[in-house]
Amino acid sequence: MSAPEVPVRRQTRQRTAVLALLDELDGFRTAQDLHALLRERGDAVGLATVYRALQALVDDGLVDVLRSEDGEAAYRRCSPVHHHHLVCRSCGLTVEVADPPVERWAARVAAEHGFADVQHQLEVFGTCRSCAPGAAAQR
Amino acid sequence: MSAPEVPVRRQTRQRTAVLALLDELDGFRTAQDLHALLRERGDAVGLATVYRALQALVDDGLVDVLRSEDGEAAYRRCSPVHHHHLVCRSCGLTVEVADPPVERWAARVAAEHGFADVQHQLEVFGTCRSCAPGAAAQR
DNA sequence: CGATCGTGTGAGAATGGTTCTCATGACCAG
DNA sequence: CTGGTCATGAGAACCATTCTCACACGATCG
Repeated sequence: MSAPEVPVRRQTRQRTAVLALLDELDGFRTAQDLHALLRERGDAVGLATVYRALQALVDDGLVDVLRSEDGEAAYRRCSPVHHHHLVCRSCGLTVEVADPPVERWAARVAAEHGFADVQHQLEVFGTCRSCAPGAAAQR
Repeated sequence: MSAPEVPVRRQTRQRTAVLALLDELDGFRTAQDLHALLRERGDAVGLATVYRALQALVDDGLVDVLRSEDGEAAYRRCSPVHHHHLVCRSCGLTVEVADPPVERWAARVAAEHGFADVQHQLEVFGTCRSCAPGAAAQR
């Protein structure tokens, strides 16, 4: 086996803009949203480039991906340590949370059933205080 | 408030075939897979109908949906009680598992952060014994 | 048993997110 | 400064899913 042969990652205006935008936001956003936001702020970037930049960031572990209920991918700047998410399904507000017990539970259950190379995925969805019905009669 | 106005659910050859097929399989399958399987077995059903039947089954709580990493939806006949899944990412084999602690944890964490109307989603992915590398030098 | 109403079906078109293509532009090492 | 390589962008291609709409069929009632 030879070198992994990973291309050099260049720093460009576009990639910088995508990461900077993600740093300002505190919730999960779709690639389409991010593209529109960049366009609004005048920092125009091609849609394909937004997708490529996000993919690179995910590969580098700087960004987390999440699939919404309709299959659309949403991205968020996250800490590199393992964690789960508490997401507001209305405004996207997200809190990173840890749950050590579930880590052990997942490993144990997987082992009991003969599963190896285990990963788990745990997300909690709810309505945050600002979006709670009653704060403003929405609908 | 009047009656929910849910249309009567008819029993047709196509819906019966979809549910019967799901009953025979023990892993998550995409709508496309199910459509192809039905076609192979001669029980031809239109693709749109497969989607509609699956949606109806999900609404009735007879089938669970899961989004694969690339956003494709996968369906499986599941028990109606709340549970999580241990899924083989190679063959799709799935085991239903329960984890009472995580239920309480999710509720507590959500409450701490002022989130209401909480749901959670927990899936464990791994490689089952039959698919383990070494059982057969695949690929 | 047979008419009737309303739901289900299917082929193909439409939708929409994501990826690919490829000619052109921009990093950055030397 | 210059070259080679990687990045960009506009649009096409892709593909899962949904929609459209004319027609078929299930259930119910007479």
